[in-house]
Amino acid sequence: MVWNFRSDLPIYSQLIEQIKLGIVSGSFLPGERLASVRDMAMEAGVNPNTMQRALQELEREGMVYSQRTSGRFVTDDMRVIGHAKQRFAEEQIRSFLTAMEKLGYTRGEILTMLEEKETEHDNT
Amino acid sequence: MVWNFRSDLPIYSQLIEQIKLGIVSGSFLPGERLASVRDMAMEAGVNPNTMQRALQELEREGMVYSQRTSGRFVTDDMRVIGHAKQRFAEEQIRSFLTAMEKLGYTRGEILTMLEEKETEHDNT
Amino acid sequence: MVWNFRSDLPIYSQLIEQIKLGIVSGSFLPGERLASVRDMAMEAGVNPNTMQRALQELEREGMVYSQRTSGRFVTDDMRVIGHAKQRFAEEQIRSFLTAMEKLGYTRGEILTMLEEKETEHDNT
Amino acid sequence: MVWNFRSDLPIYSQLIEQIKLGIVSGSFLPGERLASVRDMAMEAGVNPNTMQRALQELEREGMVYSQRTSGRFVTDDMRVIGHAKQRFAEEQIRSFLTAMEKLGYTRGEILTMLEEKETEHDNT
DNA sequence: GTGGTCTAGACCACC
DNA sequence: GTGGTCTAGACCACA
Repeated sequence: MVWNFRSDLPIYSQLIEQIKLGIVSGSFLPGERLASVRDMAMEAGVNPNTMQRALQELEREGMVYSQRTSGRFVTDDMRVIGHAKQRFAEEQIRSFLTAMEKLGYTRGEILTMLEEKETEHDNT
Repeated sequence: MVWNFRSDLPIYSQLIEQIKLGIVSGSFLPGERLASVRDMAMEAGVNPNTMQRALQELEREGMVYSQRTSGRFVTDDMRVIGHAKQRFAEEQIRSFLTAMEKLGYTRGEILTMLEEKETEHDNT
Repeated sequence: MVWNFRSDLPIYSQLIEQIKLGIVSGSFLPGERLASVRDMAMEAGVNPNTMQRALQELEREGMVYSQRTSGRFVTDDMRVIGHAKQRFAEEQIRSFLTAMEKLGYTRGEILTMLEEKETEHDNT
Repeated sequence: MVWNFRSDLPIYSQLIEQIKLGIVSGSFLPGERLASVRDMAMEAGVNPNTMQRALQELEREGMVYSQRTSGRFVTDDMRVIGHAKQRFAEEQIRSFLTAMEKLGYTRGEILTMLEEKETEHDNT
């Protein structure tokens, strides 16, 4: 996993997003055991408490669960993962449309460009 | 202008991108005079040399031009701005599609979701 | 407010319960401003971080809300307070019945004793 | 036996309450021999003098009796145990009603909620 | 070893 | 001043 932090967002919330993305995109498999808090913190270059906070939030959201002595695991509830995936997708769409409109493209133009792009890809 | 830098990319190239985005999105108007290198650097919180390097690159690309005595100006060549805008749009589309595919959506699904989103907006 | 901590429960969760009790029982009024995190922590004799954690959890539950620069306030949403009150009551009932049964009283006996107690009070 | 002490009450009186509760609830059987003062103190994590004081008080109340050579025993006088049990029950009822009234419930509401709770249990 | 809790103390943005 | 974030380092229960 590649860790990359922006300076304008709390690290812990970026950890949450990136781990969640890892789960919904399959980098972390359902039911898979995660590295220990300390190891993940070291790998990401953050304090264990910060990583702990991110993981606890993910636990609250049902994305991971912890077993006291044996570690933390990715949820195997595909519905939870599916919902998270959908929320990610909606956010992608939202920010994409916003950026394109900021560039001055109308919604119609955006859709047209995407369909052409799709067609290009079909031809590839 | 809001400046925001990632730690994994050279500052100067991020400056180039953000200023260019400012020009194509209309934050900087065609022909408009830019603030001095020193002022822009201070506002962005970067070293003047770094800002200078970014502006020189933008000059090379024809996005801005300088008049020795009176300062730097945004180009008024709409073709140059248009091309830059198009390249931004293509990059947006490319990274959007990449992110969505990483989430596991097929191109068909992506297109469908976008059309639905467009429809939602039509109804708003 | 009197702070009293048991050793078998995390302090932060006891803080949550006691503050919540203060809100539902009217010690803290709806919309009232709370003391600062630091002051509440000092008063309770705990670390500011621990108090912060408790207040953040209460915020997640909608019992309080924070305004960045001016402090934290008790919610004025009476429904939220009402629900919390009801949950407290149910917990009281549950633990009361458990304790009485542990003493060997049947549910019928418990109910009878309470009705007599009620009557005593009516006569007072 | 699980020992749990609050910081706002003398340890010895809490010892008295908890041992008495153990007797009336059957954790200690009538006539049963108790462990030595030293062992009970160690198990509870208190000073032997403190445990000694608690046991002497229990002896004064007739809950336990000591035989000089063979140790201390739980009383086998069921009337004594019964009275203690009744006092515990009254205390439970008193503190339960106090807590519920502090939450703002009237005596009538409390009784209604308890009857409903009883009914729920009947259905279980 | 694991997760979990707590403290002490720092720095930040906001106003 | 306020809340918020982060780090460093300690201790605990569990098994």
